[in-house]
Amino acid sequence: MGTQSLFKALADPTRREILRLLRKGSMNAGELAEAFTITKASLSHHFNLLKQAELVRTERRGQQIVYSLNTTVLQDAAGMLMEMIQPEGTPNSEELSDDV
Amino acid sequence: MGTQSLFKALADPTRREILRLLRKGSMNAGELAEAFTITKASLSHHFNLLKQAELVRTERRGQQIVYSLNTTVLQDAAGMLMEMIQPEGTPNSEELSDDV
DNA sequence: CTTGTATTTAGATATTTATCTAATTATCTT
DNA sequence: AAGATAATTAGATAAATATCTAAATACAAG
Repeated sequence: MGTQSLFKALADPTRREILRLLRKGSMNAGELAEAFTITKASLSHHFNLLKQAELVRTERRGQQIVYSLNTTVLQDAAGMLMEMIQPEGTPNSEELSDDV
Repeated sequence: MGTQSLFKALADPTRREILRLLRKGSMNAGELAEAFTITKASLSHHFNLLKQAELVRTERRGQQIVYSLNTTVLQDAAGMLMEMIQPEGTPNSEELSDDV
């Protein structure tokens, strides 16, 4: 929900690792938990922040909750970083001119 | 200095705004300070984190300290986000196979 | 060499955050 | 319905962070 929650979510190494694990496909909370040493409760907290940032989507499948990557939001984040270098919007005359 | 300091640096809205301001060219600490309501001391703290992450470079010019954007590191960050979607490296057999 | 200006550093504080254990909710299975 | 399993929520705590005021450093200019 917004730029701030997005970058906050990306600031934690555990959460970035969760996203990397989801690259190859959906995983449920238990499967994800196997990749970490922290408790499932702590992981659940991370899942919440990732959900708030809409970096992951969830779907209940019986007893399990399946997490999958929302690639669109990751792309948006990458785009925002690139825009911090040079704006995408209407270029001004200096930027357009061919001569030095 | 590392992926962690990079994403941590990007997690704060004030720091992202500093980077945006530097898009169009170098600015000294005082000029940057005019764009914010927080104290110069607090801003200096943000400058430190941006320097640690190598997102900005500094150069003393008389009494002033001039900050400029290190676009390479921002590009790297964007690249890392894109790699979280699909790996750049050698694809494995599953990913390559045409059949389901 | 003293005074003024620009910036950073030091030290303190309030808030946020990551983590844990224990309890709760939701679902499945018998 | 009862028990087992998967996951989340609640509540507590320690560590990290953003901010402030006050002091220190670096340079410039008289």
